[in-house]
Amino acid sequence: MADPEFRRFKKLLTSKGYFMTKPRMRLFGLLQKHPALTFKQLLTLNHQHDPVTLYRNIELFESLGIINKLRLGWETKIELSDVFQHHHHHFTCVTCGRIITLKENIIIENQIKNLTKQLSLKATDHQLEIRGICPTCQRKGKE
Amino acid sequence: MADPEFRRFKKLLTSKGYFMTKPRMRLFGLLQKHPALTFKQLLTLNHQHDPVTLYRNIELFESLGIINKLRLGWETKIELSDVFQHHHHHFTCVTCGRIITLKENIIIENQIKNLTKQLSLKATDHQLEIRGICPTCQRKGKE
DNA sequence: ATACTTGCAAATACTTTGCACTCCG
DNA sequence: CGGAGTGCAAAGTATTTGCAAGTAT
Repeated sequence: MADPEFRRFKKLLTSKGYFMTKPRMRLFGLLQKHPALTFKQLLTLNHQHDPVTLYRNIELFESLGIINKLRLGWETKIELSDVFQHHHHHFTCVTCGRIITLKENIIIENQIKNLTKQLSLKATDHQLEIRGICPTCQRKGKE
Repeated sequence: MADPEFRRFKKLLTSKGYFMTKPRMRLFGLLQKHPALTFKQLLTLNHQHDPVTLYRNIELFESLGIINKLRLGWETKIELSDVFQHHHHHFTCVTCGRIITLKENIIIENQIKNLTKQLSLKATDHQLEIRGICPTCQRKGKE
């Protein structure tokens, strides 16, 4: 695998003395393919491995800064951290559940900076979720 | 109770044929008092009632648009919907867990509108959470 | 009166822990 | 080889369901 992301992933693991194993490679691969997954979705896609292993590796990945946990709607979802992708926000379709990644918006980012500065808040990170109906479901609704 | 919010709450319930009961009044009262509560916190404050009743009423309130579920910190919290308070966002202090309500920011709101319009997304609602360190904890950190 | 609600008991589902065996480096 | 990781079993929590008794309209 010449994939540079994979090398970065490997480095994060091994530099702290953790092993590169099949369940970990598989988990990372799934997160590269999908924008954000619930634990259940991961478990289904990952059915050859034990749920316990998945729990433990999610915890490990989080502590190493490989993944972020998001709350979208009532669910917790997991995605690769900003180390592996640009800062971005999410749109959740309330009809089909699909998640659309929204690329960083400078105006919003700046406004957040102003806002926190005014209030003397030291911001470390933020998350924006927009919910609504995606183009596909809008079309279906009209039929 | 001359409280206009309470009357609105009552109307939302009774117009759909639901009854006004003690557990429901109590749940509403708690949400009026606190900015945002986890299920666990609600359960503690609500100890005279059964967890089952709480689950059922949270579900009902959500379906009637009385409450919103939020992701704050790593937890899911519940607060009264925009029917009962102005649209706003949240700042969570990662040190002390305090939640600061941020009043609506027109620039951000407009930018979200532009953004969804461009992508043909029909937005129904959104949530912004900023995380960081509150002024109080910043001061303590320096001592 | 009667339809909605509650609260108990119990079933399910979700998550964590302990431990022997396996695997990576 | 030796420590790290996995997968099984089982414990510990959290959430949902069924139903008889209670309550609001």
